[in-house]
Order: sequence, then structure tokens, then C-alpha cells
Amino acid sequence: MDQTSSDIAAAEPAERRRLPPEERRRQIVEGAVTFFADVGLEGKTRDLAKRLGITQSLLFNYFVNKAEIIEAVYAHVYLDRLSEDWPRRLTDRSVPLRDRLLTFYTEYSQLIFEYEWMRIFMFSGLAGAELNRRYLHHMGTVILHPLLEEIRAAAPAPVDPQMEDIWNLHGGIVYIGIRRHIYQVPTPDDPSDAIAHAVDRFLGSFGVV
Amino acid sequence: MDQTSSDIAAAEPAERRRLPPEERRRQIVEGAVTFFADVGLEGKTRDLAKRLGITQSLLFNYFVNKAEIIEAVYAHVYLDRLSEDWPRRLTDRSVPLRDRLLTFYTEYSQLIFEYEWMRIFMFSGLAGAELNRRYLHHMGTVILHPLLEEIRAAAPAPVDPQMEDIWNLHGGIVYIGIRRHIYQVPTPDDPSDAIAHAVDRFLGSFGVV
DNA sequence: CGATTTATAGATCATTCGATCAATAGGGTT
DNA sequence: AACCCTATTGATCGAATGATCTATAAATCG
Repeated sequence: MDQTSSDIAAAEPAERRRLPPEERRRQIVEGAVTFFADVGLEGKTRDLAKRLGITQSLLFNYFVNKAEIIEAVYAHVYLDRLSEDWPRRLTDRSVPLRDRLLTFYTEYSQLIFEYEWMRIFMFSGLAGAELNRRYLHHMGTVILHPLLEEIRAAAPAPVDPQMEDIWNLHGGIVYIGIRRHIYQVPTPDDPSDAIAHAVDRFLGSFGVV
Repeated sequence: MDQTSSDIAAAEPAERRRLPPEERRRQIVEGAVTFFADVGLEGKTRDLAKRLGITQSLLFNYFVNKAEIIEAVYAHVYLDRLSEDWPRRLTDRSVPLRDRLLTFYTEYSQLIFEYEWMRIFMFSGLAGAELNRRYLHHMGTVILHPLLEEIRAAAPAPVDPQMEDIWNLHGGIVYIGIRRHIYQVPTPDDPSDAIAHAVDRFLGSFGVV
């Protein structure tokens, strides 16, 4: 048996703080994002609650079950992360192709090099989530395919890049984030140089200056 | 959330067959490899047993606990998968560099494009296993760094490739396997062409024919 | 064939997990 | 201050999980 109420020095007095439901919900979702990014989607609701400093039962006052918490995590992580006007900016031929590519991957890398995004994307992918297929399909049709056409338009006659070549460029860059956040091995603090070199090699091999 | 389709091969009268311990253990390990590759390292021992057509208790007659089963899975998946003489073959300058690279990635891709290997590597990486860091460190020092020196030796003066460039080549190729086995999106049935193109672009950009 | 060995199954235990529900208390209103 | 609403807690339930232990039966040997 524990000793009861003998001391005030109990680490956490567990002060009960009453928050507006809106704010509490937001706090839970944000906490859940980093929690599930850390431990995986099979993380336990009790551990999540402890990390948030609330009781486990309170979670089910805001979400009917654990699956709904994870849905909220997905929504928070994925929603509005792909800028709507990337297709336009990538095909704006008043800007040099190299510049378009560099600005795209500079901005996009801020997304994929984010700890929470990368890990939750990988966890959900391994879980077989349809989400990932939809995301990659969107990526292919809305961003990478237009990019392919831009490169074809800029490349001299003989060479003819394919989608798989674009995926190769893309994968080489994404892999930096995988090494950093999944395997947790050292990577350059600032991947800008690596990205620029990859883009330049890619364009150069297709004869695009 | 839960993966369904745990077993389709049910309807077995569960005939009790007595196997030599050696053989039973091997059967369990091989079954555990595909099982954990499918559902992740948090897969339940009862589901594993059901897939194997044995009782759950029998598992603990061969392994003291679940962690030891996963250890055996790691050993089975990782052991002796990196050929010992790759460093030698990659630095054998009597063979054109392009040929060395192509044969290496052709053979290496048979490893990383294997369903079980790729998924268990990703699961264990997400779980923070030291294994993955050791593997990648080994990859870097024993294979990719020598490769960097070969390219430096073959490249004309001004260009000077860095390790991060080699990782970029490597990641672009590995990413095919990630798309196929983790995200489960369509990839070329035979990645040889994509690999050859990636290698040729890479070498070409460093002025190596 | 009968006896012995031991691989295997079945029952079960102690925790842990997601989820429920009644009791409690924070904080705004009057 | 007294009151009310409801956000929050604490206790608890039933199912699931890793692991243990004993009974059973398949193969081997004399």
C-alpha cells in the first residue's frame, strides 16, 4: 500500500486544471502527434495521458476511441502541408528550371525533414494506411509529373527522362530525412548543399543548364 | 487499425506433429520473419503461433520470451547478407568503375528489394534499434567510402564528390524498395534500368565515363 | 509390444490495455 | 457567497497479452 497524503513533496501534485474543451482538444492532438511519432501508433493511451499530465479517461471524453485520436493526428500532420500553388510555380517558365527546383526542394525539405512528419508517415506506411498511397499518388501527378514535362521541355533532343528518373531524384533527397529521423544517424545540419548538388547533377545529366 | 486476414489457411484439424527441435526452431524463426515483417514487431505471439499452426505456449519452449524471438529474426535477416568481398570487388581497378557499380547495385538490390528485409529493417529502425545504426555505419565505411575514393580517383580535377553525394546515389536507389515494400505503391518490376540510369547520371556528372 | 523420453497441447495466471461511469471539483454567473 | 454546469478524476470492467505449468501423445528403444 502507498502512504497517503503524508507529504506535500509528491513530485506531481496533479493540479486539476479545467480548460476550455477547444483548447484541451488541441493540446491532446499536439501531444499525441509527438507521442505517436516517438513510440509508434501502437503507443498506449495511458502513456499518452501521462505525458500530457492528464488522466487516461479524459482522452475518451474528447475522442470516442483510440483510432479517432490517430485520425486527428493524421489530419494535424498531413493537412495543408502541400502548398496548393506548387504546380503553378514549378511550371512557371519565366523562372529558370534550376531555381524552381531548388526553391521547391528547399521548402519541401522543411516538411520531410520534420521529425513528426517523417516518422508518422513511416509508421502509417508500414501499417498499410491508404493515406500514404494517396499522398504519393498526389505527389506523382501534381508535382513530379509536371516536373518531368518541364525537364523534357528544357532538355535537348536525345535524352528522354522518365518518371522513374524523377522519383530517383526525389528519393535521394527524401532519404536524407529517413537517415536522420528513422535510422537516426548523422546527417548534414543543413541539407541545402546536398540538395543543390543532387539537383545540379540531375539537371546536368539531362543537358539542362 | 488491426490488420485482418491473420490466416486464411485455417480449417486444419491441428494434427499434432512432433518435429526434431532443430527443425521446429528453424520453422518458427522463418515463420516469425515473415510474420513480423507483415504486422510489425509488436505482433502478438498468439497470431504468430496460429500462422505457424502450433500453440502459443510452444513458442516459449524454444525461446524464453518474445524479445528472444525477435533477436532470432534479426539474426536470420541480417546475418551474412553483406558479402565480405564487396570492398575488394568495388576497388578492383582492372574492372571499369561503371561495371563495378552496376554489379554491386544489381546484387545489393536483390537484398534491399526483398520484402522481409526492407520491412524489418524499417520496423527496427523506427524502434530505435542500435542494429540499424551499426548497419549503416558499416555500409558507409566499408562500401560507400571506398566507393567515394574510387570515384575521386576516376574523376577529373575540378569536381570533388563528398560522402553526402554517395549517400544521395545510394538513397535514390534504396528509395525504390521503400516505395515498393513500405508504401506499397507501383514500382518497376525490374529496377535494373532505373539503377543503371541513376549510376550513369551520377558518374556522368563527375566526368567519369 | 511395452516402456521411456520429450515435443506438444491445453488450461491458467498476472498484467496490461482500451473503454465506461459515477463522483468530484474548477470556475463562471448571479 | 451560494449555485450550477461540466471538465476532470478515480475506480473498475472485460478482453487481450506474455508467460508458466501440468497433462498428453508421438516417436524411439529394448
